[in-house]
Amino acid sequence: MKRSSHTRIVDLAREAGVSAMTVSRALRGIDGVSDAKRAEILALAKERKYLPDLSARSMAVANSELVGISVPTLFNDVFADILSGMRGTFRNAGFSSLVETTEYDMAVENEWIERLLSWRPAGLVLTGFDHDPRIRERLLQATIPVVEVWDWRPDPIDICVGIDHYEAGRQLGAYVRDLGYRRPAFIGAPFGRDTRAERRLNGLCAAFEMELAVSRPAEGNAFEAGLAAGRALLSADLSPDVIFCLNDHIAFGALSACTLAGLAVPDDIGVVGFNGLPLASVLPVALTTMKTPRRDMGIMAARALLARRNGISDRVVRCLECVLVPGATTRPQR
Amino acid sequence: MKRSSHTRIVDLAREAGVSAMTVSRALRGIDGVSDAKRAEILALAKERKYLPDLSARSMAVANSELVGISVPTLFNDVFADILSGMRGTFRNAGFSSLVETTEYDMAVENEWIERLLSWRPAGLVLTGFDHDPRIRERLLQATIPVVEVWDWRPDPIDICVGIDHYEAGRQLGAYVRDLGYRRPAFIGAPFGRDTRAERRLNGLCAAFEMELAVSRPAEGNAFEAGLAAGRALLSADLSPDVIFCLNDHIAFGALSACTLAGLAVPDDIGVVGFNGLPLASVLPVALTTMKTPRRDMGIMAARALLARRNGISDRVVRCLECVLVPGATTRPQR
DNA sequence: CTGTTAGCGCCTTCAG
DNA sequence: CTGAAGGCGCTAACAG
Repeated sequence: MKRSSHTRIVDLAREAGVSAMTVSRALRGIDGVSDAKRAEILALAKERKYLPDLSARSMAVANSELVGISVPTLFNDVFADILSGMRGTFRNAGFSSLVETTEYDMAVENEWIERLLSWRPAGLVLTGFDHDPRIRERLLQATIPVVEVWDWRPDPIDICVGIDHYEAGRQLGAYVRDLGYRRPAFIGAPFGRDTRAERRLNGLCAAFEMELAVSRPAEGNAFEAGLAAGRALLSADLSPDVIFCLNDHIAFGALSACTLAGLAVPDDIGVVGFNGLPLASVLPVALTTMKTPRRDMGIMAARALLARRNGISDRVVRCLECVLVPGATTRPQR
Repeated sequence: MKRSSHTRIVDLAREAGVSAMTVSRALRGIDGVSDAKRAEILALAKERKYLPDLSARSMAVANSELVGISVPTLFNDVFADILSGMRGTFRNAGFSSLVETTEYDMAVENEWIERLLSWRPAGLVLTGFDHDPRIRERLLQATIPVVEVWDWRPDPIDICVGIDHYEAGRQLGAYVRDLGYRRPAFIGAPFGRDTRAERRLNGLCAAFEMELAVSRPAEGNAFEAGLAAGRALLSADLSPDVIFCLNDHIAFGALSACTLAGLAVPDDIGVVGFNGLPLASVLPVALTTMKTPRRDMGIMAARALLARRNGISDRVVRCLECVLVPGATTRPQR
């Protein structure tokens, strides 16, 4: 009188003439079963296509083998890279990941976190630090490890593995300033929601000791946004000598804008990206950019979470280094 | 004597002086609770930060509000688009999605499907038709809806929403052939694993009534692959007059290869992409390509799955149309 | 090495 | 409109 069509442990137990516990132990590779019985049980399980019911297991052990991961968007190789590193690590450890995209919307993230917590996950990974204060409060009290990635701050909810965006901006700015550029401009986030980009901008301002002219594309695809914003900057009467971009995709759009405006890069104007994506290598001119350690970040974040879950490690707060990539879209001035 | 720190239904019940069932009904918005009690219970639940335990619910109702989605990779806006449409639809229906990437590896997919089924999901979405025969067999017997997306065939496991890649290739080929091109070449999949691209190639061959010269980049990033494969084609002595590419990213790389080889596009050679991604619009020259209905595909796939789960609909097999995007990377010959 | 007992939190079913 | 009983499949804890 089975309700579902699935084979259960008791079914195997009955058929093998042992108790359910013995089957459970055999299946999980736990000590306390004779080799003969174990082999027999495993064979039977395979034959009957036994699949454990993970919900039932979750209930019995009061926590699941699920980790929740929230990223702003999947239309961005940055997050694809981070996810790639993270998920591989989780998968190898036997965890499945529930991925959600927030579209840079806090309300979406809130809702998702609620729902996710209902699955009693083993841990939680969030992108950045822009969370609803109430959610933050709640997570501070939670008993599961929480990792914040991509951004860096000394006071995370729990664990943090990221980069210092202000410092990355400052370093990139200093390099370009030292090339002799004097009239920098900046293309910001299409949606004005990306606070990491803002901090990079602050770093740039610090390096140049001035406020940069900023263009913020309304919205839409990154390439198109870069194109539009680039045009806007060039048609205003600021005549920038270098355009910093939120990221490499935007930089590509900006590059197109320059070309279309009849400006040669780097002869007439400089263009600078951020992230060091593979895209940069096939651009007409190799992009000056800052390479971010995305994959490693994902791997480290996942490891830190797992370690904490296993009680091995304490809180981890890591700030990773970026690598300057001097390209051909900038050159010494004068 | 609570094991976890979570508030449970019985906790609320005790505090409200009612039975657990009444709380359960109130929380789920089910008839059979007086308005007064319901309001009181809801307020209490909020105050106590009650979160349902989804594993427990899954067990009780013998299926979860989880759907599994498998895509080859996240480094591709095609799948990001499909996912975007799909997940939005699932989310609105109250489902969480467990997304996995297979990296075009069948073994990975197999393992994932096993694991996923252990969560007793409400449904399953797979990309394409290249599954392990045993898995296919197993899913055919499964009682949950299974959707195959992106590709199209008359005999799916269950539901199918995709495009006819052969036909898309044929149409694109016919258009270019009619422009007067006579020496077409093709850049294929970096990993040789993408059977959809192969069928598009077959369609191209049909349109030109000949075998196309083919270059298959070894592996790596799409842009770089396109660049390398483009170079290979140009340095061989086939002197193609048009290069068809697996997708738009590859086409961008190929475009760079042409430029670097001193060939002007479209004057000296034509380049054709596939997918109609936003990238195409900021390329130096607008790309001739075929626009695929990715987002809609995701939405329709999700809807079909949900409808089937609710017993509303029968099997759905849909073949969507692509839209030819004539660009400036090709032009009438002679 | 093996089995028994009890319970995870929720929901279905059936009785009031 | 409300409640009591029982079970989903699994595993911890405790016997033998």
